[in-house]
Amino acid sequence: MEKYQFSGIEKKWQKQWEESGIYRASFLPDKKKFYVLEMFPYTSAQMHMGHVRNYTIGDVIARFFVMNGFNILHPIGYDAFGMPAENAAIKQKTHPKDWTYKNIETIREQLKTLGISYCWEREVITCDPEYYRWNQYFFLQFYKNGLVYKKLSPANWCPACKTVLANEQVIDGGCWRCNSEVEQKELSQWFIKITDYAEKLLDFSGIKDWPERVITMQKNWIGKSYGTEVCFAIPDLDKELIVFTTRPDTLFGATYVVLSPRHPLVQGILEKSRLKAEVERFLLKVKNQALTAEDTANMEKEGIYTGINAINPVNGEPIPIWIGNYVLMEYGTGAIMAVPAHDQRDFEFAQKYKLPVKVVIKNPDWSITPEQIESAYEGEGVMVNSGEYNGIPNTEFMEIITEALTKKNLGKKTICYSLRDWCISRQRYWGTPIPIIYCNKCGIVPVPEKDLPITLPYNVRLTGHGTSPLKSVPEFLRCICPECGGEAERETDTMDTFMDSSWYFLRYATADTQDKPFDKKEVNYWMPVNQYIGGIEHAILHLLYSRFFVKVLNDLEYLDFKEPFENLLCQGMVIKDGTKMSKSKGNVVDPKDIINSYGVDTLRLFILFAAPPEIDLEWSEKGIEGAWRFINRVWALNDSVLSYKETKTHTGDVDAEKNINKTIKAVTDDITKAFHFNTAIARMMEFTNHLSRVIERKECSKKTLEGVWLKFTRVMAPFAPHICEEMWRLAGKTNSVFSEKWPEPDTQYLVDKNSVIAIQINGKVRGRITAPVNSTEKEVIKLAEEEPSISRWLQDKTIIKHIYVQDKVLNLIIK
RNA sequence: GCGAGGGUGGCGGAAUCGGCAGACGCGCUGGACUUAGGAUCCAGUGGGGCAACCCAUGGGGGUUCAACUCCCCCCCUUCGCACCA
Repeated sequence: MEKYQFSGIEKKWQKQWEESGIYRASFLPDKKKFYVLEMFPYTSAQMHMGHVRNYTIGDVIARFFVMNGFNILHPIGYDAFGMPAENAAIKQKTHPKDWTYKNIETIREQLKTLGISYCWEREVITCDPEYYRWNQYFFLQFYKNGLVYKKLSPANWCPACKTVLANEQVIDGGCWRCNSEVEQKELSQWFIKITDYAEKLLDFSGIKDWPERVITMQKNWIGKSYGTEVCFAIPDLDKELIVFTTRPDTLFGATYVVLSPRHPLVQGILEKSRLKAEVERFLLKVKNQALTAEDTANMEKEGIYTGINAINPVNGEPIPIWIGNYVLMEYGTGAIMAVPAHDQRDFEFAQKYKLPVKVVIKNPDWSITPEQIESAYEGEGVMVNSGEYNGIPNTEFMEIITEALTKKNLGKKTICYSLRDWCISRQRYWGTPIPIIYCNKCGIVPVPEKDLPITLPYNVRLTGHGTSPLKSVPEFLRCICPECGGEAERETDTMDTFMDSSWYFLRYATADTQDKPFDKKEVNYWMPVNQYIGGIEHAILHLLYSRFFVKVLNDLEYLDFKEPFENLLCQGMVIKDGTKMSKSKGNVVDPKDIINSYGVDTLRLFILFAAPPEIDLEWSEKGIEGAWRFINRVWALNDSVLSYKETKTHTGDVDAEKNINKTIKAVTDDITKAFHFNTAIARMMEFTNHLSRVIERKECSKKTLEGVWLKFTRVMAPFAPHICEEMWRLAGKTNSVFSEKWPEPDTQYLVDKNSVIAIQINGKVRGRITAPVNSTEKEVIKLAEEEPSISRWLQDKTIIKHIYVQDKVLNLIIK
């Protein structure tokens, strides 16, 4: 027999599907919908097996739900803005726009060869002004509602290139291009107040099924902690210092306080300090210590005494004020009280700088003399050295002291989040221009909505030097103030690309809407996304920003729902050479070669069969042959079914029916319970193995065989759509297999007459018997005793106990 | 360091609730067909043993008639967070 000629067949159906528009989504308010979405591709990326995996998973789900009668939305688009386009442009002397659109062409072609069931009419391209104008629109809505503000914030700055660097462009503290030492420069940047939504974002009750670890990561990222703000007086300055602590019970043990180098009181302290020169030297030294996570991790804790003291509000004792490079201005109040006896970090710092240690919670195993302490005691105990409060358990004391401070107006209960506001300013060209105008007379003026979109000028010189490239484009920069009509300048920063991806799933719902970002009615119908599929690497930022966006738009009454993604499937990465497959790692495997030699259906089966979706997959082409053989076996079987000549014995009919119905049930369960496509495919393989034998032995009636095969064709269709469509038509059908209903298992074939029961002797399997289903314990024991492999064990022994699990196992305990 | 996941044949991976460990596939071995086989089909395939059997789910202990599955200790590994006061 000829091999399966995939190439012509796959192309034929791709063309036919596209022409007949079977994937076009339409708004049908009375029909139950299902929105399947895979995270859209970044246009700088090169298609690789990671993408193939992602989109294939989505496609199986979409096709499965179509066949289950849902109105499907399964869109695709491109995450098209961002730094790589700009870097490529500088390097290759092209324009980011040309480069991006060229890439989109390529990706689109590649996606089409994969035969995914996308509704292409809804394609979204984020660098299209028709898309990003709504970024600007939302920015203005957020602005109007007090959710946008501007503040000074440090950025990585290369003094040689005179440009801002992203964290990944800082290598060992140096600029990636010229290697100069990177500085921290304070820039005025735009922020969105995501912190206002910290509480709402901690509420996951609107989410149905997300991986637990993603929720945990988001919770940790938001980082809610309960604590107390305590007020320390600074008599020399006649000012007060507020510190945040989660351990107010240790307040009597505070032996110094530490300020962040960027704390607002530092300036005032310097002026009064007799150690001014030294402190200034220290500040200069720590100023450029990088802010990247990597560097902070390895950073040595350092500090300096300012020469000024603060007063501990509980006992009036003066304690020294220090400045430390490890105290973050962004968290709490930017100042801490240090309790070396009960905080390991403080303990180490105190040891280093010979600062006093004072024990205030009794460790039952230790003496309370500080000299004998080798590490901080962070556990529970009763208060000591705490004046009138001695003897109280510290857990109770937390409340007591906080109340006492509150009464004296020296402190209060408070909640801190580690979540920071979202900085959306990027000193880059290839992004959405921020719709703000600076007027000498009127100050900061938001662009009126009617003037949107503010489009990116095409003519720009990208050098990689200097600040925002848009500053050097006069026709963009110069504008008229919408308030006073005078000359003004535009904001030249562009938006973070997370802005683009925070709402693209809403745009898909009504992609052709002209006068507004989306149609409320249609968005409310399609949303939320029923099944979102993407990599775990977006567990925090993208998913959190999207949730935030939807919550704000819900508050502003644009939407009637509160969560964007009902169910989330985080598929594992495709690994090669020990690292995630990506263009930047240079380890991508282009699906093209495999498609050319084996076809798309084989590739799909192969990648789905290799592992369950959530597991990381080490790339290996071993096994592709297995998928290819399976496709060919199916093709050969189809031929055998069509040319089958019936004989008079139909003894295999029931068996064939049982097999297909059990397969239907198993595959349905595998898909709906956990998207375990690997086991679903294994079931289908078992089915074909069985059916080959049936056909070979001619045990089946033609009618049964054909019926069984048609059911199988439908079950396999979501996994291998092209070959199944072909087989469906070869069977004489005129409609698409995807307009057919997913088969339901016929329950009469799911139950067996007999079951095989394992017989254990003292817990070890010694034999098996076949007994009618639902046999009684007695009957099973009798059969077991008659079974030679079992009776051998029973000679000269007594059964002292037996355990019978219906239709599964009988355990005989003998002596 | 903290938090979460994972460790099963030569390999990828199966195993609803504690109930027959290794489904399915790759690879390998043998055979058939063939001028040929890197195609296809059939059989075998966790390790040891001629066999009866014994040993096996990272290691050690425990609970149980019964443990990959539950409990305790340890080792390894992946991911996330990392001075969050």
